[in-house]
Amino acid sequence: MLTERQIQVLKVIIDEFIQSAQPIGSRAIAKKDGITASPATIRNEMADLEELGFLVKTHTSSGRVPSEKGYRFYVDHLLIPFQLSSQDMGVIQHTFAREMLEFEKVVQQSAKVLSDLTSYTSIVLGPQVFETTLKKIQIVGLSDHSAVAILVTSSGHVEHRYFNVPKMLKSSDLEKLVNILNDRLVGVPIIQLEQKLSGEIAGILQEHMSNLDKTYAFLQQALLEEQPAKLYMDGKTNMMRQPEFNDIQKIQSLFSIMEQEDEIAKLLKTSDKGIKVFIGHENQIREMQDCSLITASYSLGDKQLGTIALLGPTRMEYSKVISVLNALSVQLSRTFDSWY
Amino acid sequence: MLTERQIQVLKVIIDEFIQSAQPIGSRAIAKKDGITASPATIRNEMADLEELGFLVKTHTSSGRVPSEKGYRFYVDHLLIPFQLSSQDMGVIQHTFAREMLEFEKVVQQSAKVLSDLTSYTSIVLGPQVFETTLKKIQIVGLSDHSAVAILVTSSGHVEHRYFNVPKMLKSSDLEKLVNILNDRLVGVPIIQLEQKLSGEIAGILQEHMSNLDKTYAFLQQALLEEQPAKLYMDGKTNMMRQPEFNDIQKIQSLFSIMEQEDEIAKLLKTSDKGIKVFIGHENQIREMQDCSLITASYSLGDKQLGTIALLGPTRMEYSKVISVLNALSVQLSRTFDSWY
DNA sequence: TTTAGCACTCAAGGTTACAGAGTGCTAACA
DNA sequence: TGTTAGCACTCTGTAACCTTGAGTGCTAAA
Repeated sequence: MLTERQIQVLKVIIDEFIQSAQPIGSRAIAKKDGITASPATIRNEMADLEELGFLVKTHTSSGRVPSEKGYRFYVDHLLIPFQLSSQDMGVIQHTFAREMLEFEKVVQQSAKVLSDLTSYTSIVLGPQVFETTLKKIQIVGLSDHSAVAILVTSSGHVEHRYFNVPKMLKSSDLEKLVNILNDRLVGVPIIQLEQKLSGEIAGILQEHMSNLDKTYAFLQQALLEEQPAKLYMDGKTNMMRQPEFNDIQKIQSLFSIMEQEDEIAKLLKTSDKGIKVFIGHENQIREMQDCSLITASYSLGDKQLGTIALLGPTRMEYSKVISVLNALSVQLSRTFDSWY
Repeated sequence: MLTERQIQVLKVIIDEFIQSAQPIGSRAIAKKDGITASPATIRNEMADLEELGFLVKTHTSSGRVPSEKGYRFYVDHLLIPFQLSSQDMGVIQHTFAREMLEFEKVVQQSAKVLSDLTSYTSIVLGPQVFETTLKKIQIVGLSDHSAVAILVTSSGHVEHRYFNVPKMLKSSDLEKLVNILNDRLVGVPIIQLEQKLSGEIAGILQEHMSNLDKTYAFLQQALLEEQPAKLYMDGKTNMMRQPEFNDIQKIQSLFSIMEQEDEIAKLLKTSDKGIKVFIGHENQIREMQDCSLITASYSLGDKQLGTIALLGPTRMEYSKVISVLNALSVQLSRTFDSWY
């Protein structure tokens, strides 16, 4: 569809624009290595590329700027694998060399590295518990009417939920309850907890003890309550350094949406394996339609755990960002695998 | 030191400037209720107030703007108690009416209410564990070389720390360890854990078992590791709506410092009881020297638990902010008290 | 001590002029 | 037929200039 030369011109324009954020003129392109045609010829090609929707002008006599369609073509067909500098690789290695025992810390550090290496905003969705099994459950009474249930999963995740207990309940009853739960639930995938709790276990409990009904209802409610996935973002302020966001209005609307972590989390949850690129209006969230979002996933074994992503202006260093995400995705998966 | 009329003029200027963010001229002041003097007289007073350091001009022929010294005087002597609107009170009531069982949720909601009611940025330092005692300790092995220790405090706080265990350790030994720890440590104030762990307990363990040494060292390290206090901020983007921050540079430096939560936490930790106002350069952090920070504390019984604060431009609605902080501080303390 | 009057200052906004970058089109060229 | 040089045209950004309006400081009178 596009001629060889058109592709060449398009690539030069996007590469240059990613660096300079300025519209690119025909003269500048003609000077580039690999380009033999004269400015006039380039102008003709540019007019064609504009007609095809790959380029736009900011005003009648300005140079050209890539359109979203242009970026899409660039990402799909023109991307050359980016070799991370040994310095950048060093930063990653160094970060993961420190012994870290916690998911949280690892994930948080990843967000930091991502934004540091790219100067964009990183978003990391913490590991989901879906795929793990229950390792231990413990209940600790706090007062005569409240208690906390603590769950430890096979992946080492610790969660706790508070719930009410009726005043008349004896602590020995609570102990009995914990024992039954541990007997029956250890090893059960977290995702099956709901089913087990309301089926099997409920029956057993009814046999053994009468006054536990109410407690059990509260506990069940606490355990099944959907916990929002942990979200880590880093380098938000990097966005302010991008020339496309030197407008308070834009910054504000972008930051407003970034404060709504649940929205962002929803966005990243749906991502599946591999690298995904969302350019401008391909983003569901309106406030992000001047931006591109690139997501990747990390896993434990073959189970997908979570998502890492980078948000930047549509004029993004796609090539580098994808490499960094790749490297980090591998590194994260490797780290988690080494734990088990 | 200041005449009655000077005080009157100063108050009008600050009140007006807080509303309009524009320099105030003598004519505007003369028109105000309660002011009988003519613009010329006011001008003389203003010149005096400027000489005394309470006012500044933005340029030779502009109206006057309060200086930090002016705000300080205003806060110390001119503040009239602000009556929260019943609507605002309603928002607070309503937020706390919903049953909440967790410190985290309550504290997070508080941050939200604070920023919603004031249109500034709220900062809430989560409850510190210093004053609480240990209620329960539990250790769960995760793999053959790692485990997680879970602590529950008397205030219902749950914390967990990961640590290494030598491979040769039997799980029965771990159990023994937990039992000893629970026997000896339950009821001990968290703040005394360090002492107990390295003194008394270390001795007992040495008697009972030999191969626990290494595990114990790791556990001790994990437990004593200083956990950063949880910090909740809300309404950061409110700052962008303030006219004094319609400059990307300023916004950026402010947001950069707000991302450094450890710095902020350090700042709030030092606060003691009652409301404290830090105006402009009274703030330790350079990037905040265009801002004022107002802090208050909340408590459980007579033990101070944490800090709530509001960050805004020096041109802040001091009166309202202080009322809101007061109301919330009371509400928070009341909520926590009701739990125990 | 207060006030009216007046000259003076400064910021902000609008207008004009101009240079620079870049385009599209035409006509000549290979 | 594709490529290129030349040229008129368009638009942006910046600087210089002017005008307006708000506000001051000072002086002299009340």
